[in-house]
Amino acid sequence: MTITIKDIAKAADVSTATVSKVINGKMYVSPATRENVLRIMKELNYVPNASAANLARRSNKTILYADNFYKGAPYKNPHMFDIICGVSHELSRKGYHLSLLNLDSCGKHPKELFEEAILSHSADGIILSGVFATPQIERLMLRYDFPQICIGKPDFDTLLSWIDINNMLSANLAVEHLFSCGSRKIAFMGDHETDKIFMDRLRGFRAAMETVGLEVRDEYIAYNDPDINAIYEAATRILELSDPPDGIICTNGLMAVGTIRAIEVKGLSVPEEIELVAFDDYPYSPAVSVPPTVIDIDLFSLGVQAGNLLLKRVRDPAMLIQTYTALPRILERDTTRTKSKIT
Amino acid sequence: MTITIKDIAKAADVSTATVSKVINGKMYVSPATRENVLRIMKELNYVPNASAANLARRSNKTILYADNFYKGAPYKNPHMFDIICGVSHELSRKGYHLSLLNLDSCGKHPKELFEEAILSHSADGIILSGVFATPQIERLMLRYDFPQICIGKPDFDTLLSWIDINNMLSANLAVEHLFSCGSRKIAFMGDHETDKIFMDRLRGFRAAMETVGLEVRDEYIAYNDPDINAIYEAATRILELSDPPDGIICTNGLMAVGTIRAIEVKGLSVPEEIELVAFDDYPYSPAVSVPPTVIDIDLFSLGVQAGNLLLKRVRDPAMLIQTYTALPRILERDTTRTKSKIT
DNA sequence: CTGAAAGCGCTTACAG
DNA sequence: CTGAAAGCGCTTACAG
Repeated sequence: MTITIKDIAKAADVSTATVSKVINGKMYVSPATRENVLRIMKELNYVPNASAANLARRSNKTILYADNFYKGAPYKNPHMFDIICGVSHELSRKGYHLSLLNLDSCGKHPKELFEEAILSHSADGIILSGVFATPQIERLMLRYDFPQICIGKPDFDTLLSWIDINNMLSANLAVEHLFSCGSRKIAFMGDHETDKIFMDRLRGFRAAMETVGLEVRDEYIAYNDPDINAIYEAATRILELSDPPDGIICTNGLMAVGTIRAIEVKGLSVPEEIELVAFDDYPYSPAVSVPPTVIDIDLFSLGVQAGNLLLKRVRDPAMLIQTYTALPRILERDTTRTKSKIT
Repeated sequence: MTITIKDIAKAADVSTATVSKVINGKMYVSPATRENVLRIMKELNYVPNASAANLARRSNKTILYADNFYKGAPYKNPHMFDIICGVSHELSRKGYHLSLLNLDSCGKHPKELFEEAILSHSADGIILSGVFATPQIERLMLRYDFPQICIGKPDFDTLLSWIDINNMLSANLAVEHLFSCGSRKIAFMGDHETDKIFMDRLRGFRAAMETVGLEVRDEYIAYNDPDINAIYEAATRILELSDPPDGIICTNGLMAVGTIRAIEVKGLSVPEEIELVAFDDYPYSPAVSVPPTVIDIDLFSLGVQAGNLLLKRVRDPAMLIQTYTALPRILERDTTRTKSKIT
C-alpha cells in the first residue's frame, strides 16, 4: 500500500542507502543515478516516512512554541500570535515544523511539560514566552543543553537565550518624530506604573526628551486604567492646563482613542494645534475619526528572527543569543505633520 | 546517556514488551509488576522516545492546523487564532500535539503541501480553513482517506467534514433581543453584499423579523465600507429619516463605533430612545464610550469541538461530520435594556 | 500474565 | 561512487 524507500531502491536498482543519500542530498551520488532515483520517486509519488527518518536521524525537524493558549488570548494579546506567524514562516521555509505546546490546558506544571518534551525527543528546540523563564526552567534547559529562546527578556540574569523588543528605542522615536514636527511641550498618556512595557517607554521618553533638550513636566504625564472614559477625562485635564502641551504620546491605541476624542471635544485642530503619536497600530486605528500617526513594531519579523536564531542554535550548541531587535517604525498619518520633508 | 525502554526493562527485570504495556496501559499487566515498572520509570526519570513510538505504532498523535499564517493575520482575523487555542486545548488534554501547517510561506501549492503531509505520515489528521477546501483537495483527502475537518463550510457540496458557526441563528438572536427590549423599527448596519458572513446574518435578520412580525424596510439597511467616517455618515442618514428606527443591529464592531458616535452626536439617549446590538465583542467594545450590548460567538469552543470531532474521526474512519455549532450568546451591556427581566 | 522476536522505515558509519 | 548491515527505540502479534 504505502510505498517505502525499499520500493524506490528496487525500482531504481540501487540500495536503500543510495536512495537515502539522494533524498537528503548531502553525501555524494553520481548525477546519473541521482536523476534516475529522483525520477522514480516522482513517478511513484514517494514521500519518505517522517517518523522513521526522525528516529534514525535523532531529530524531528520540529520546534515547539510554548505559551498559554487560553480562551480569548488572541484578543488580549494578538501580538503574540503575529510572532508565531513569523516563526512559522521562517521555520517552514527551512523545512522545520512548528508545534504548539499549550502550557495552560492540562494542570501540569510547565516544568513538567518542558521536561517531557525534552526527554521524549519530540522537538529540536523550543521557543517560550519569557514569562515562563524562571531559574528552575533555566536549570532544566541548561542541564539537557536544550536549544531554547525566550520571547521577552527574562527578569533575572540568565544564561538562557532571549530576544526582545526595544521599548526605550521606540519611545525615543516617538519623541524625535514629534520634535521634528515642531512639538516642544510633550505629554505622555501611559498605563499604570506596574506595566513593564509602559515603564520602559516612559524611561525612553525621559531620555529622549533630555537628548533633544526638552523639559519633562510631571503634570504632562498621566497614569491610566484601561477605561476609555477615564482616559478621556485625564486627557481633558491635561489639555485644560494653563500651559497645555502641543504634542502627546500615547502608550497604546486605547489611550489614543480617548485622547483624540478629548482633543476633538475641546475643539483643537490636529495636527495644527496639537500633534499626537501613539504606539500600536492595532486594533483601534480604523475606529478613530482622524487616523493617528503610530509607532508600529514589527512582531512578525521578531518571530522570523527568533526562528532563525533558534535554528542556528540547534546547529551550534555553543551559541548564546541575547538581543534586542524588532526595530520600530513610524507610520505617519493625520495626527502629525513633518516639517521640512527631505524629498 | 539517554535512557531507553531497555534500561527500564533491565532494571525492572522484565521484558521491554512488558514495559511497553505498562507505558501504554492497554494490555493486561499484573498490578504488582505494573507498580514496580512505574516506580522505576519515575526513578530513572524515563520518558519514552516519541519518534520510536510513532514509527512502531504508525501514528504520530499529532494533528495539523493548516492555514495562511501571514504577517498581520492575527490582527486581521484574531478569531481564527481563538479557534486554534480551542483546538490546542482539546488536543493537549487528549495527549495529542498540534502542529501548524503554513500554507503561505514556501511558494508551494496547498495541494502539494497537503499531499506531502499525508504521505509522510507526519500527522493523524488535519484541520483546515474551509477556504482551502476545493474539489481537488476533497479528492486528495478522500483518496487517502485522511481524517480532516474544515473550519467553515466549503462552498460546494462535499463529502469533507466541516464545522461552522450559524450566522443566521445569531442574527435571529439579535432581533429577538431587540424585540424583547421593545424595539419595533429595526435597522441593520452591514458590510458589503460580497461578505458571506454578513449576508448570512442579513438573511437571518429578515427571517427573524418575519417571525416576530416586524417589517423590514429597505431604507433601514446600509451596506458599508470598513471606513469609520463613512459608517458614521450612513448611520446619521438613517437616524435622520422622517421615521427613524428605534433599534439598530451592527454586523461588526466597527459599525457599532461609527453608529454609536452618530447616535451621540444626534443627541439621542441610549438605550431609552434607541437601542443597539452589535456582533463581535472584539476589538472595539473597550473603545466605545457607552459599552455596547453584543452578540458574542464562542470560537474557542468551536475549536474545542473541531478537535474533539476530528479525534473521533481518527478513531472511526467511517465518520462524516457536517455541523453548525458555536452557539451565540448575548452580552447585555449599556446599549439595550431588557424589559420584564425574569429574576 | 509475560517474553522472544519480528518489524516499523529510515540513516549512517564502514568497507570496498 | 555505492551497498551490506547495524541500529534508532519503540509496539505488537504470537506463543507459552
